[in-house]
Amino acid sequence: MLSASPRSLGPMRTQMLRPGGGPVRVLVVDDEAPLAELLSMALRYEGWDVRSAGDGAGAIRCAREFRPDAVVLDVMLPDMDGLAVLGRLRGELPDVPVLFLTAKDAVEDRIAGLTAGGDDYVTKPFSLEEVVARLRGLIRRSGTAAVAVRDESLLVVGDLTLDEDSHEVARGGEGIHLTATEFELLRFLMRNPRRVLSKAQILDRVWSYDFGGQANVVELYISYLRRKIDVGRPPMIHTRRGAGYLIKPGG
Amino acid sequence: MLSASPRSLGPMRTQMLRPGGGPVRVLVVDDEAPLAELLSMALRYEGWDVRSAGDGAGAIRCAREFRPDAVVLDVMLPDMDGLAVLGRLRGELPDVPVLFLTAKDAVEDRIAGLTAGGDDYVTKPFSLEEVVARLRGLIRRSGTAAVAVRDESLLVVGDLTLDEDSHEVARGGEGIHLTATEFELLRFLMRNPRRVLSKAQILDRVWSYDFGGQANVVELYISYLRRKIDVGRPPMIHTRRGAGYLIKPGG
DNA sequence: ACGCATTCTCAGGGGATTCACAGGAACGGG
DNA sequence: CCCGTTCCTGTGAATCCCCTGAGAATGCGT
Repeated sequence: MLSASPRSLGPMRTQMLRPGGGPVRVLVVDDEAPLAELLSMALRYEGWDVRSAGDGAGAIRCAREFRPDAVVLDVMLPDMDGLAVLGRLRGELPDVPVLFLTAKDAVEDRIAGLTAGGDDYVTKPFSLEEVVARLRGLIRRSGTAAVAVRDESLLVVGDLTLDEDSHEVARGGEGIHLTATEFELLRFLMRNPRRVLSKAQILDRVWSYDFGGQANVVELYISYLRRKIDVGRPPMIHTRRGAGYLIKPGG
Repeated sequence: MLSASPRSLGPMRTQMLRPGGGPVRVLVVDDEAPLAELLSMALRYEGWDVRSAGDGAGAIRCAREFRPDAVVLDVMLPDMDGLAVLGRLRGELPDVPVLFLTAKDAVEDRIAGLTAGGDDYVTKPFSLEEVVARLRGLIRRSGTAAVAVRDESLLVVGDLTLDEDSHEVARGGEGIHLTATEFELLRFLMRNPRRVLSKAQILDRVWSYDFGGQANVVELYISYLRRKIDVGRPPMIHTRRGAGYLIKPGG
C-alpha cells in the first residue's frame, strides 16, 4: 500500500529496502504517546514502515508479528525495564538492532551494558535528524536490511563532502572541523540539495523537539557554517530572503 | 479523461488525480467559518474535492468517512489542540499529509514537532497562492495521490522557467533574481498561462487575505517583473486593458 | 577545579523589500 | 482630435529580514 515512497524531502534519494523488496520495518516503543507519534511520523517520512507500542508487553507482541528490521526503544517503560524488554526482544529477534532512548541523567553504565551488542542510543531531548541518522546507521550496519544501499554514508554536493559515519567534512579535499550542531545542520542541508528549507523546517528537524529559544539560532549557525565552508570560495549556501536557505554546487 | 477536468483556471494544466481516477480529496479544518469558506473555494478552484469541519471532533468524523488525500488543519481549535487532532487523524489515516495553519505570534514551541513528519505549515495571514502551492507540494510528495504528476516542481512557459523547489527562475537559461512577492506573482501567472487574470484575482491570490493597501501594488509588481524578465526580449507579460494581465510565450 | 569548546541570547546595523503617492504616458471612445 | 480612464513607473519612506559581534551560560575533558 505504501508502494510509493512517502518521503517528501530529497526525492532522488536512494530508498532503503529490505531483502524481500519492501520498505524497512521499524518498531517504536515509547509510553509518551505524543513523542511516539512524532517519531513515527519522522520515520515514515524516511519511507519506512513504522509501528509503535506503548509498553514492553505491547512491544514484544508487536515484534513477534511485525518482525521489524530495527527497534527504537525507550528504556523507561511503565511495565518493565529496558533490560527486560531487550532480553525478550532478542528472544524473538536475535539480531535486530536497537536504538535506545534515554533521559540525559540516566546512569551511564546501564546504557553501556545495553548497547554492548553494537546498538546505539540517543538522549532525550533529541533532534529528529539525529535519531534518523543513528537509525539509518544501525540498519545499514546490521546488514539484515539495507539492500539497495550504495555508499550511503557519504553525502556529496559539488566539492563538498560529508561522511555520516566518520563525521568528516571536507571541501575540495581539505578537511573542515564542525561542531555537533553545525554538522547536523549541514547534513540536513546536504540531504536536501537545491531545495529551499525554511528556518522553521530547519528548526524542527535539527534542533531538539523541545527547543524553545529564539528562531535566529538558525541564522547564527548558517553564519558559522558559511565561515567554515564558504570562505573565499564560490558560496554554496544561499539565502532566499523571505523563504529560507538552500545548498547547491556553485554554478 | 483530463478533458473532464472541473478546473476553471488553466485548462491545459495537468490535473492531480488519485489512484482511482477521481479528483484529489482535501479536508479543511478551521473554526473561523469565513476563512474555511475562502480556503474551500480556493481549493475547489484547483479542481479538488473539498470538505470542511469546524472543530476537532468534526474533523475526525469527516476523516473517517471522507478519507481525504490531504488535510488543512488550524492548530487552534475550540475543542482540542492541534497535537490531539493530529494524533486522532493519524489513527484514521496514518499517511495523510497535513498542512497546518498557525498564527504568526503563536507559541512557536508547540509548532515545533508538529511538522516533523514531512508535513508543512503556513502562518496566518497567508496568501491563497502559498497555501495551494504548499498543499500541491505535500500531495505530490506523499505519493498516495498524485498520479498525473510529471516533473511537477518545474513550471515552464516558453523559455521562462520557475522551479518551485529551489525558487530559481531563469529566462533563456539566464538566472534571474526575484524577491519573495515577485516570485509568488510570477508563479501565479505561470500556473495560468495564456489566461487573463484580473488585478482583483491576483490581489486575492498572491497577497494575504487581510491585505488592506492600494490596489495598484499589482501594477507595481507587474512593472518590477517586466524589468526582470521582459527586458530587451520579446515580452511575455501582456496587459489586457480593462481586464487584467496574462503571460504567454512570445509569438 | 580549571580551561577550553560549544551553544545560545541579545542587540546593533545594513541592506533588501514592500508599499504609498503622484506625475506622466498610453489607450480608447466619442 | 479631445478627454477621461487606465496603466506605468520614479521617488522615497517605513519596515522587515538577515548578518554578525560580544558575551553569558553551559557542557566537557583533563
